Amino acid sequence: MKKLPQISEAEFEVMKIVWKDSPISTNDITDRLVRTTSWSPKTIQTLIKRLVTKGALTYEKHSRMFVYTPLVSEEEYIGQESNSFLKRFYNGNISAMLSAYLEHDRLSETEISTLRSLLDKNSPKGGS
Amino acid sequence: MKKLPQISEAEFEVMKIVWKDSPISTNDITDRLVRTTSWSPKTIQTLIKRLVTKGALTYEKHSRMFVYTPLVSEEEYIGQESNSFLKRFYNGNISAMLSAYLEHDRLSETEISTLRSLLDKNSPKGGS
DNA sequence: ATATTTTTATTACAATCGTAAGATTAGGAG
DNA sequence: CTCCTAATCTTACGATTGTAATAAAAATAT
Repeated sequence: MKKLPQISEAEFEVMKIVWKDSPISTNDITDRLVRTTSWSPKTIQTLIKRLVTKGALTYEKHSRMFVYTPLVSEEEYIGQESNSFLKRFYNGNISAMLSAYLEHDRLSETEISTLRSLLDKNSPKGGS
Repeated sequence: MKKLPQISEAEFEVMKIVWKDSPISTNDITDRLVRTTSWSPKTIQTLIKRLVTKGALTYEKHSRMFVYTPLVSEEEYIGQESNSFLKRFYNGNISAMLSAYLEHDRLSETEISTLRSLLDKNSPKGGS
C-alpha cells in the first residue's frame, strides 16, 4: 500500500470538493469554498497549491487556467485516516469504539437498529 | 460541555500513562516512555510541561518532585476526539463508518459478530 | 504592440508540534 | 552552612498549518 500524503484539515475541505467534482478549476474550487467557509480566495489558493506540492492533486493547463484532479482516492484516504484513528484511540479495534459509544449512550435507538441491519445485510447470521 | 485542551499525538502518549497510573511523578512517566518510545527524557519532560500549560495536567509538589494528575478525563477526551473524527470523515455518522468498513471488507467475520453481540447486549430487540 | 486584467508563484508570519539542549534552582549530603 | 546533583524552567529550531499579501507572468483587449 502506497503512502498517502498527509492532508491537513483545511486542505481536506479542498479535497472534498475536488473529489466530488473533478476535473475542476481553481476558480470553481475557490467560489465554492468562499461560500461555505470564511476563507479568503488567497487562502484557498494556497491550500490548492500545497495539495499539488504534496502530491494529492495534479492539474492540466487549459490556457492560463489550471484544472485539478485528485491523485489520492477518497476511499483510500478516509480508510487510512480511519485506521489510524482507531489505532490511536481504540487499539485499532472498531468494536471498542462502538462499545464506548453504547456505554456512554451516544447512540439513539434508531442508530442502533441502523447499525444492526448493516451488519445483518453484510453478513447474515448464516452467512456464507 | 467545557472545552477540552487540544492534545497533540505525542502528548497523548503521556496522557495515557497519567490516566492509567496517576498520581505519577515526572520520573515514573519518563521511565515508562523511555522504554516504549524513542524519545529522550528531555523530550518527555517538555511534553509533560506543555500538558500542564495547556491545562491537561496538574501537579503537586512532593519536596522537589512533581506528581501529576489529569485535569481532563480520558472518557471525555476520547469521546470528543471521536465525535470530531466522525464529523470530519463520516458526517458525524457512525453507521457511515461501519458501512465503509463493511464495504471494503475491513472486518473479519469474528469482528462482525462481536459488533452484533455488542448491539444486542446493549439494546436487545425488544429493548426497554 | 502595449496596457490591463487575471492567474499563478513567491514570500510572510504567528501558532503548534516534535525534538531537544542549556540554564537555573532547590533539596540533600557532608 | 555550603556544595553538588537532580529536578524544573527557559530557550531553540525546523516542519507544518492557518491565514494571507505581494510579486510575477501570461492572456486579452485595444
